[in-house]
Amino acid sequence: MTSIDVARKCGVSQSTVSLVFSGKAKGRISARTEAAVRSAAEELGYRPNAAARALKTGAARAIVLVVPDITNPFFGGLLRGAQTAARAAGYAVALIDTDNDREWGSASAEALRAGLADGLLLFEVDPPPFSEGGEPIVVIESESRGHPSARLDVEGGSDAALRHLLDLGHRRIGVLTGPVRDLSARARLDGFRAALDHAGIPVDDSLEQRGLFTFEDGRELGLRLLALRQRPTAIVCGDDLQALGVYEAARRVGVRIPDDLSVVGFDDVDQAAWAAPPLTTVRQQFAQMGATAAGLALSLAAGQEPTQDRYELDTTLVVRGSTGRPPAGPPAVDPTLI
Amino acid sequence: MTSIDVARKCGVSQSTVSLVFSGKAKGRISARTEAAVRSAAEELGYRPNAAARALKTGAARAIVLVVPDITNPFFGGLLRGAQTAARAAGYAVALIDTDNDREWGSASAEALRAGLADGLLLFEVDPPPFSEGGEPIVVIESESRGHPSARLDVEGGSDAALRHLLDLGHRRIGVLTGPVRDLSARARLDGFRAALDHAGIPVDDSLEQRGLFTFEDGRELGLRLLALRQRPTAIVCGDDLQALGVYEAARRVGVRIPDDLSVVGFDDVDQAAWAAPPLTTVRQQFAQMGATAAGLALSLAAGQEPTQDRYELDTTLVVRGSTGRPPAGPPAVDPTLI
DNA sequence: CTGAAAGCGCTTACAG
DNA sequence: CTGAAAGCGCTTACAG
Repeated sequence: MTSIDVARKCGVSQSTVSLVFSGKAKGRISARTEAAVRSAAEELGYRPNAAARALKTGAARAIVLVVPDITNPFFGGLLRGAQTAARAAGYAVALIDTDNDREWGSASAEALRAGLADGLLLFEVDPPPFSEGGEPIVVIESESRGHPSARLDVEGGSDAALRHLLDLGHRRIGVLTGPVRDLSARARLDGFRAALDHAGIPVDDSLEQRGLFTFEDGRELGLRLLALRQRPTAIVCGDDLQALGVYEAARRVGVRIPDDLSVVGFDDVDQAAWAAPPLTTVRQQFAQMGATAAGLALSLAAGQEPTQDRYELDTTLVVRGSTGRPPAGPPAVDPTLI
Repeated sequence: MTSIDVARKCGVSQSTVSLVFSGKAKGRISARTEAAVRSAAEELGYRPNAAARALKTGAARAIVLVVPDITNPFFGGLLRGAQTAARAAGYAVALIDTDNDREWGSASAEALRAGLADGLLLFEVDPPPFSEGGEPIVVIESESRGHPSARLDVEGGSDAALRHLLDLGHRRIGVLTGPVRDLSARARLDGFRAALDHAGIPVDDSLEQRGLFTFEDGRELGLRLLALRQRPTAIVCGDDLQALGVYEAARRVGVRIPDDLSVVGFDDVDQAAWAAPPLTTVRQQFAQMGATAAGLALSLAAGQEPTQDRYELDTTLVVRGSTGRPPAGPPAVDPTLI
């Protein structure tokens, strides 16, 4: 079932059919002819072959987004944002989940690339080495190696989170962070350290724990921190899932939040507000971020010179019920009264 | 940069290059020639054009999975399962999130289809009308209209959930369910009703609430149920997110789980075990489900006659801390707390 | 073990 | 307003 069959069926040429289906009929094909073509196509069950179109035009009208863990709602939001932007431009976005495997993500993205996607949005995945002359690659929240990029002001967020805790009187603050290789993890850590440094508090290595951005790792690392002889009075986390894991760790060892322990998350996924107590966290505009990255890739794919090829979005600290004064300090504040 | 350039560079024909890159060199191309081709390609930065290959071979080596809400961890698991199965066969799986818009999902899937994907996995999305002669469509957990399908034994799960509550002594049981159009929502409801019927308990329409499978709707519908003059002593939910929403509703009105109210979820997403108290829920094998659906699509795409084109996976009730005996006295609620 | 040639199904100047 | 023809970059019999 090809455009030739349709053309034959209603006695027109293949070009006419093509014009109708590529939306270029306006002013070139008579309304009657167009209607005839469409009804013949419908009758035959014809649909244009996208691979042929992509081969001929050099554009697949699709971009692919590669993320490490779609199970983390952060990336769901990112995808939504990217899809909204792409959709408006008539593009589809396909998602690849690498399950935290940087190598595979790169290989798979590569496979999808040449000819099948017009752009690539990479989150914490090693960019393929063949950047030159290929489809545009936009790097999200990680090392860009010369690729255009979109990131969040992670350092600003970490700094705000830490200052909030310092203002409340905390001095012994635990830090959970992500994989060493992740730029976003390093940036979060840098922000924490800078704020500590600024407040003249020496960095205590035993209070820094590293793991994946998951609930499970948050729980394990949290348990480790709570088992220290000199327990922290507050913990800042690499992301909200880790923070929720710390909630679980606290529950297990009978530590109350925020009375005995303050907890700060990162991202502000939906679950942060649902938690009991609601989680104080650094809000990242992830949908906005997805839209920005997709827009950048789209304009690059269209051959436009973007006005800007390096974006940074603001973050804000959202104070909820999981933070309060440290237990040893002045009288505790009842969080339900905030 | 095409295979012809590579061929020219190392003095072989285009066919030789093609054979090397399609993995058919074994026994046809000498090791020396293959090495020469590969190094020339690397030097030139050549990658085979996937659109051309797809056009020629009629296979894109990719399938697409369409889901209503990737933010729901259920679908993350489904994707993971599908990806694992597809990957083993050398296929990529791309995900489309419809954001609960059935129409758009169908349109988008359609766009990605012809020639760009070898199969389509649809979850609660209207299958495109042109089924005949196109790429295989596997329908997950919804009305199949003749398409091969994979589903979970939802009725069995609902039945088990309800029996569990009945065994504990509950008689006034609230039911949260999903959109009317969703077959999976209807199946869950049917299971609940059947169990109620079987126990000789008349169905009380005021105890049935309908909404999306989200935390927010769970909270709102839960609040409504808890505001009833004759409050239910237990609530079974359409999915875990709704159940977590009910937790929040209960917290708001000062109802304790499981002492004052038993709650049962559906799916067993990670968050169910993390909740406080851990959620009793119906475990669905969603990763398995994704793998099954992908495998079905793959074998269909390969032109094989599958041994079975209708799969149903078991569900099991996982009893955790959110269910217990109904409270002794008549339930009371303080309306001022709502 | 390697090469010449046809063709997958479109789009797009170009001619009329 | 419509048609004939070339060509996008591969793969695959077929011939040698």
